[in-house]
Amino acid sequence: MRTQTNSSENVEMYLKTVAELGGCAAPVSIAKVADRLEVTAVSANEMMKRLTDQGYISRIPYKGVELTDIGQVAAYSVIRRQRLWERFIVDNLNMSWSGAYEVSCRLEHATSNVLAEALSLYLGQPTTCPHGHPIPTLAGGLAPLQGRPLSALKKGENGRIEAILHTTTAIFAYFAERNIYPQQEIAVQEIAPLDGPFTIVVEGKTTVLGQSLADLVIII
Amino acid sequence: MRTQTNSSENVEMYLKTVAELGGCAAPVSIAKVADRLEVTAVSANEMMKRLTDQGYISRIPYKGVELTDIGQVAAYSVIRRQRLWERFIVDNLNMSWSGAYEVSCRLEHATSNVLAEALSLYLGQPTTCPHGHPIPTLAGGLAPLQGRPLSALKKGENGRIEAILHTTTAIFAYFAERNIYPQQEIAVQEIAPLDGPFTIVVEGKTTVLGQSLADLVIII
DNA sequence: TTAAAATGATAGGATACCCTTATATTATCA
DNA sequence: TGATAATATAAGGGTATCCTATCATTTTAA
Repeated sequence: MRTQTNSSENVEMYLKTVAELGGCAAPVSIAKVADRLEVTAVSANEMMKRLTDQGYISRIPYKGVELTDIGQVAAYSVIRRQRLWERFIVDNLNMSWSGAYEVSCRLEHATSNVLAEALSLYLGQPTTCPHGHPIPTLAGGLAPLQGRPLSALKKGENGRIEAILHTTTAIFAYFAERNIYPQQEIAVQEIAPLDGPFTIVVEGKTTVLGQSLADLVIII
Repeated sequence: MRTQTNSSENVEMYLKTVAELGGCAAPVSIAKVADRLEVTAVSANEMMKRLTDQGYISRIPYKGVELTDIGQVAAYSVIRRQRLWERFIVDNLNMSWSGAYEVSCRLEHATSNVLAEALSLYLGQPTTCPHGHPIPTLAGGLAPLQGRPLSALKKGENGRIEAILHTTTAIFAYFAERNIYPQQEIAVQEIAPLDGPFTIVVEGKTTVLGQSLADLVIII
């Protein structure tokens, strides 16, 4: 009955998550992966064992997991498919920018490489997703994200939003309501002491962002 | 981890198949469903038991299964999602007409109703899929397919192809190579005795189709 | 350096699918 | 009507994924 040509949906979700958490460069804690996927640490550990057996990741006990070469290829393929769908959902279907990640997250697993390439062509071979992240190339390359978090800016500095890091639909919506999304010009008006809230201005709108939200906004 | 709002992929496949085999109007043999889904009769029986418990179908032992009202709503929803994707795949992505069913069959399960409606709007609210079948409406209606099979035509008759009934990608491709797809004008040149092969002409191309292939082509 | 926190491993279950083999029941047709 | 074909059920397994609970090990931080 299955016509599955890629790995299973679950395997893809784990690989993508490891990649998103930086598992191409440095070990990622299994607990973080579990957290993000909303499963228990035990479940994540079991899966990591399976993924290790299948050669997708290498584990360094008590340190975390890293993607192997084939793991990275698989993960980038998933990310490419997702980000292409995000573009379509936002640019063509005019669906909400905040919900695009969630919607595309279902489609990505149902997308063959042939379909992904047809979609890419249709979209004009975009290079970034609506949240500002680079789309991995067909060849498997992924341009690093430029810029630094808003939380690293000083009072009076300004810049352009390059990307919004991965978060929940609710928080994406919170950003969207305040005009905080890629390509917007932003200025830091005030920073409370002790990394306290950042008062910023975007399109004339003043917003106060806490430290953890400010970490999610990448400025260039 | 699951963000599943619809029924599971498998449940959707079973419901869709029952509907495609006519389960909205008359009992459909479980063996036929099993055959189409390429599972054993035992597996299909087990699933039918589950679907009955969940209120999607009613079974008449040794006769077959029929969709209940909620089963029909669910099935038509799946079919709508699939046919909308088929349109996109063929019309926008320029992917092959023959493979569209298979490709869309994966996407349909990853598509929420909200996404389906955005897609429908984007496509200009199409009413038929590329194989000529009506797309169920949002309200759950499904216009019956008009016409009669090519196999019912007499020598010398002609008509327009309305639809191609469900078949494999390979057979869809066989039809496509011979210009046999919806909206084409067709003329029956010769019918061999005993329901024997049908010699037809489409766009100046002469083709000989056996009885079972001729059954799949709906003429109006 | 030791206690707390984080991490990993093991055992025991659950569910939703799938399978084969065997047996029982019903339908159909000669 | 009786044999064959179709259908249904039962028994026994398999896999992938999830869970809780417990215990063991390692890291980290006071």
